[in-house]
Amino acid sequence: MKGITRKEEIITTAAKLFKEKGYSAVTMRDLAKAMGIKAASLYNHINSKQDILKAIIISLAEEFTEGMQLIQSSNDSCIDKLKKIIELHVKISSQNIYGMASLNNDWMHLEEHLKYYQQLRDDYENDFRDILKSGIASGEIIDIKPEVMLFSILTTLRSLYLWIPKKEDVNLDELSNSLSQILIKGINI
Amino acid sequence: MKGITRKEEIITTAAKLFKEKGYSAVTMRDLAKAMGIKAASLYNHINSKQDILKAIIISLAEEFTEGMQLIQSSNDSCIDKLKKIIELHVKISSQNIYGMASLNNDWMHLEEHLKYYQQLRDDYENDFRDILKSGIASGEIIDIKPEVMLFSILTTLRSLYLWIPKKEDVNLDELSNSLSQILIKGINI
DNA sequence: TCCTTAAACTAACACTTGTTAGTTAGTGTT
DNA sequence: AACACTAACTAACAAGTGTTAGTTTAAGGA
Repeated sequence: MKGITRKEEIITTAAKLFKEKGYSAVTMRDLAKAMGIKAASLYNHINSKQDILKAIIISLAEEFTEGMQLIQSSNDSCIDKLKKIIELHVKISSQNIYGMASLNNDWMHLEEHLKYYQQLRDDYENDFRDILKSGIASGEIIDIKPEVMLFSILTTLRSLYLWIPKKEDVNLDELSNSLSQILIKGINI
Repeated sequence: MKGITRKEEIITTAAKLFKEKGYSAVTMRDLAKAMGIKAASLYNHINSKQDILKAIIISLAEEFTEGMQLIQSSNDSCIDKLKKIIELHVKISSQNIYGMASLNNDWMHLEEHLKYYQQLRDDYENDFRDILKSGIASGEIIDIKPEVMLFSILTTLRSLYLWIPKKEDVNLDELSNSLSQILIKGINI
């Protein structure tokens, strides 16, 4: 009736715990206690611990993939594409603070779906790199090794989940703008 | 005779495994197998699994603290201090690729030494923030929320351990310079 | 040769892990 | 009244967990 199933509640709670201790350190009994039930009862709603991790990570990874495809196929300039990527990360991260922790730190425990995840991530990085390269080619972006730029920007964006909750005034548009300015124009006067 | 004790070998091997799977997912039997011995034999050299983690993380954290204190007490301009911080991270990260993974991802499992670690980290971030703030005050650095700048730069530097091993031509001076340019002057033309 | 030390071993312990089986209680539907 | 569904429960299992105790083996110094 509430539109949120018990299964979704469990997955959300699990993501919260995973963020604090990591997938491996969270036991099904920890999760059950956080839900106020016994460990065995979890299995009325989910198939396995592994399945919870998959549900958290894969849906997020696919969300990023879809966002990147939209940006890539637009007619924006490279700098504008970059700004849209920053907005994409701010949006998804702020809506999935806990899930982003698993995406960043626990993907290696995706046993069956590991390859698929890695494919999505590699594709995403390649698309990102291509945008930077064509920006360099067109003279929009400074001609430094695109690998270092990619690393610097993407790492910052991937860690947003750690910092967004610390800001009391979470004005997301303002955060996107500040980030765009800092990542693109630097901090020099 | 070799200058490297068996204990140090174990800690180095552990750090390597911790980087790939995380502290909690690595068992003493995994570690023993990687060393070519039985799990019980590890205890001739180390006191506990926990102690291995502490040895990895605390020494690294203290290295950063010492580096920051040197930079802080110098007479350099804020931008030059920033460049030195970047060099500090590149140097320590390249020399401790595996340990940096634990420092970043497994610090929450430092049971007894958790508070001490958190103190070191908080102090480091405060010193870093102060440098940015005085750079803003003196007009060296653009007047955007220092919190977002700190986040962006520090996150990039903390993740260096993930990217340095991917570069075949690990010219560390060149990497420091590229990073300084990107982080300080941005990527815009 | 005797003693010490480093570094491995086997065997076992108490506890924790994810998971399954079978059951029960409440709620709504036919 | 009979049924099905949801969601909890107790009890248990097989495997794996960190760790301890006690023993063995090889090398070097006295």
